[in-house]
Amino acid sequence: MSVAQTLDQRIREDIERNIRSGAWRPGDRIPFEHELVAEYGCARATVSKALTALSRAGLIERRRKAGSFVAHPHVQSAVLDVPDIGSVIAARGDAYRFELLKRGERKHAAGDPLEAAGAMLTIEGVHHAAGEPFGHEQRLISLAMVPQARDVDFTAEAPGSWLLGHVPWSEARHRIAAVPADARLARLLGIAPGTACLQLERWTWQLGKEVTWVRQTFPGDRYDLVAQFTPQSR
Amino acid sequence: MSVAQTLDQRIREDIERNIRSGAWRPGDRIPFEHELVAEYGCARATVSKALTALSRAGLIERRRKAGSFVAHPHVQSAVLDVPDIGSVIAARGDAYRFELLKRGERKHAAGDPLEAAGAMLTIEGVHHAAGEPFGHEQRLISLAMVPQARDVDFTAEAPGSWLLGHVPWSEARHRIAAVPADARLARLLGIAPGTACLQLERWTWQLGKEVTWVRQTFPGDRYDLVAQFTPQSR
DNA sequence: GAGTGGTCTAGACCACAAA
DNA sequence: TTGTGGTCTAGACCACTCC
Repeated sequence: MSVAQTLDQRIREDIERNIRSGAWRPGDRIPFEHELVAEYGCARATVSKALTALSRAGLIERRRKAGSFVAHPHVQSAVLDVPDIGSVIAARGDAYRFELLKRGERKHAAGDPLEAAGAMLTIEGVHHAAGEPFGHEQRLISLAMVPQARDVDFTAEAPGSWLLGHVPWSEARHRIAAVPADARLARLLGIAPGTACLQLERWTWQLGKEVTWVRQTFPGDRYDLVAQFTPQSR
Repeated sequence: MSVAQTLDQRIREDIERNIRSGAWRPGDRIPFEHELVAEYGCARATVSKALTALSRAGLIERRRKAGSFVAHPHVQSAVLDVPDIGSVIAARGDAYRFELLKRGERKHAAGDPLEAAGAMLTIEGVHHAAGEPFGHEQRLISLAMVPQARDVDFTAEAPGSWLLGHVPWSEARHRIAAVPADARLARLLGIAPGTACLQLERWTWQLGKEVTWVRQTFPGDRYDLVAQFTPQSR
């Protein structure tokens, strides 16, 4: 199953799994570096590399003389999030529906936004709010990471919503741009070609491995993104 | 500035300075690891740590057998950061200029995006990259919070750059949308009316008090926003 | 084949905070 | 004072890729 992996990545993922599973709670001390060195039979620099990465990711906090501890999640800063579009629309008081346009399965191809996936599920659909098109979605799901997605009926539940409920993610990346609607998109969304649209691409990882990529496109007057944050010090 | 600095940080900053200043252009090969080892008289692991950090930050690209190269920057910046547009453009290797269109001072008015400010500085200008318009900026600065802004020459330094260097901030909020360019904006940026543009509004606070508001508008094909993040618990 | 970066080892000294 | 993490050294082997 697991392909070639560096030792520091393996240590990092082992610890990350313990934290995300809840086995290690916020505030718990994780093993000392020298204990991990003994456990993995490796050099201290290798353990330190893994812990440094976890610290930079905000999962642990390291204190001299005391050890390393599972970080208390930040309470204050509402930053970016992976939203469930259905919930957003429902919260607005509109009826929500996901229209599945295409569903397929294929091998990874050169130029795919997911880099290292084997077989992939491809999904295209349109989100509707109050009976009107709200946004378009093109998605890839790694079947190596999420084999159970093969058996899901995405006419009943939007893929984003299903993934949020069934697959944990540990890291995500957004790319946001403004694009004009091309002819096909304009027809699907019921807007004029060239209309300014907000395009959101999102890559999602679980323990360092790609889970899904999605490109969502919304007419500019129907969707805003908001982020509130504090300066980064790390 | 800080005196205590680790060697790998110093190496990293030296290289970063060479890139941002334009001394090393995108595509240029930077010194091999063994050359940097000789230059700094340190171990290869220390050089490698610095280069790994630069690679993760997207400033360089490393290729086996070939060496490390100054990355061709995507024009993108993080959603969770307050970027200095001048630095972003300089990092891309283009000449940067801020064109001040209007500057004024007035009392707070109803409907202003800054709510509780008294006297405010109003600034409008255009960011230029390589001699071409890159983005438009409309800004308000609270003179109650930043009285020294009265005496700054914003034809010499863009207001965003000056503020980042002189006024600390403790909280910021972004609102991102896609909008079509209106006639005036299209003229200022040299684009067709209706062109899809990325519009970024940012409110910045210091210790709970509003410092500045800015609305920046970029043609959609010239600017991306990127955010990388991990889940928030609850 | 040759030379690069990627990773790792088995030490070392230091700064700092906890005991 | 003690033990932890932070940084660094001087090697090593490997994988990849350019020649």
